[in-house]
Amino acid sequence: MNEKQHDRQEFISSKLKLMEDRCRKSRLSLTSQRRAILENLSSRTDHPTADHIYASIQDRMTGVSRTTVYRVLETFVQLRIAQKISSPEAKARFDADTSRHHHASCLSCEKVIDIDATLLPDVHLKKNDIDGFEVFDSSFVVVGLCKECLSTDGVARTFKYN
Amino acid sequence: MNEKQHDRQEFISSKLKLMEDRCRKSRLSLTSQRRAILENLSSRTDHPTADHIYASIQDRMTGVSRTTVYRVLETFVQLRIAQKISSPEAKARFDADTSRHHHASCLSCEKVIDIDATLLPDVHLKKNDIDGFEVFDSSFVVVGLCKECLSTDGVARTFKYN
DNA sequence: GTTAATGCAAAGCATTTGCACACGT
DNA sequence: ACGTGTGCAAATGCTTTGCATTAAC
Repeated sequence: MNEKQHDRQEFISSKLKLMEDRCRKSRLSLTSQRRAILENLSSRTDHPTADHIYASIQDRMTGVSRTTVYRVLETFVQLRIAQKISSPEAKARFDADTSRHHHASCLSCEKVIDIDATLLPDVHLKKNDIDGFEVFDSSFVVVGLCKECLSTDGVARTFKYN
Repeated sequence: MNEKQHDRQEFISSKLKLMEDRCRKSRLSLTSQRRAILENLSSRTDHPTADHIYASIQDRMTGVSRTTVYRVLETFVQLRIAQKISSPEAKARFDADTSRHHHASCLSCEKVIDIDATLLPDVHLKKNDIDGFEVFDSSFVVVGLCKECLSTDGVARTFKYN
């Protein structure tokens, strides 16, 4: 196992531990479905939709329904184990990485890629900066075209300035 | 008419002019529906969904269908007269203000409010910062709770840390 | 045993598409 | 006239809900 894979394993198991703590604290059951969904989400870096997770879990474990995936993800967001990320498409995407970082969405293939937090300035908003708004999280969202889509002429042209 | 209202009128008519130019350049028809939708969108600062606009237009002008609202808004985005804004909900929101500024989304009432561009540092991403990604636009997305929802105890509690 | 979670099927929104008719140029 | 845009109705996609069953504590 190389270093990256090892780090990922570490991340997954720390996430599972975190979930167990938070669930116990809130008196929520530790179900096999919750474990399977969190394990799947934290093993990926592609910011899946609920349906992506559903599809990917079906391969390994039958008996997790689509409904449960939606409900469990919502629970994770409430427990702050995962986050819903902002993107211009009309679809919810999830990320097990709740640390501060940013995202770039491709307008053509809808891929969402991570942007390292250190590439952008650290921003601190105070409550009165935005009319009494209480900030839970803030991040940069970049929209544009990814390398792969840019190299596909036809697709890119559709999105160029008219 | 006070100064703010006057500025808004100015904004609306400059938007309409811009649309006429862009449509002529791209050989698109100047229909009454396009004018009505753009007029509605640019008169508001609440970042409406397609359906908000549909509902609001129905009051003043019958005979604009929901389908047309969706289609016309998509055209405006392509012509860069309006933008789709990023938010954590699974719904598309539109903004006639295509100048650089940022947004704060309330997790409780789903309101989206503007954040002045000058409150946050100006960020310049170069193509190679994000693995060949071509940036069309980038902005900060802040999520949290707005002043009004914070003052409603029950609602706010749901979103507090467990 | 009690409370909470899941699965199913159905409903509910948000959005898109195909096709015939109407409108802008 | 010609091509594009619109309206309708139906389809599709994403997400939520009600209720009976099952699993966790």
